[in-house]
Amino acid sequence: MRTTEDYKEGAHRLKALAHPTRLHLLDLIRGKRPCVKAMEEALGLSQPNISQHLSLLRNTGIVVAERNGNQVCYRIKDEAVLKILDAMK
Amino acid sequence: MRTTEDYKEGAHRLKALAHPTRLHLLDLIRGKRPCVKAMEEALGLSQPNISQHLSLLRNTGIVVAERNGNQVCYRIKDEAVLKILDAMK
DNA sequence: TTAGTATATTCAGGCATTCGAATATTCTAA
DNA sequence: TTAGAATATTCGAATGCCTGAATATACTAA
Repeated sequence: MRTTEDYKEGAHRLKALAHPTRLHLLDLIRGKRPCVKAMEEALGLSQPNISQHLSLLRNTGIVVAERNGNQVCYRIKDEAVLKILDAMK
Repeated sequence: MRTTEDYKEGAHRLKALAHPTRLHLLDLIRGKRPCVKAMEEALGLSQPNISQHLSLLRNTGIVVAERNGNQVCYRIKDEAVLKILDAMK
């Protein structure tokens, strides 16, 4: 039996995943460990928009950023979300 | 490689799960096949609020309702969401 | 039919998300 | 130190989500 707090936290994590752009970003990130520019080109969206979504994923603890000189690369931090991503078909 | 439409659809499904009340309801529904009254008492929320969340789960194709005389019982329709629920620890 | 129980829907206000536009920051190279 | 590339942040408008309140519907029992 789960507690109310569990459900709140689970919902919070799911909400962070529940956007087409973020799902796409996570697919890219889990494969390579791309920098923002690469993701921007892959998705064809504006740089600020990509950065906003990455910021949300960072703040939820799902990914982490690593600066390499001029650019910033992302990788999965919370490996548990991979299970969720795999679970959805 | 997934298509944009895949991501949109996946996000839509995740969004339907991404609420503490709905996660709790789904836990109840997957166990027994409770009627609304039972869920209302289990969660301690108002009947209209419960019905609203159930309505959303119905419209997303995640659960189905079955009327038994006076009352309406729910069960899981989209078995795939069980994998997602299990995946989140 | 009427009363009562169980469930669903609608509506309105408040709060959260999303995106584009503008701007800020951080680094490299010259 | 200045210019330029890469990334991040902030702001405002539009849209969407959530809830309570009120009401509607469906069924049962008398």
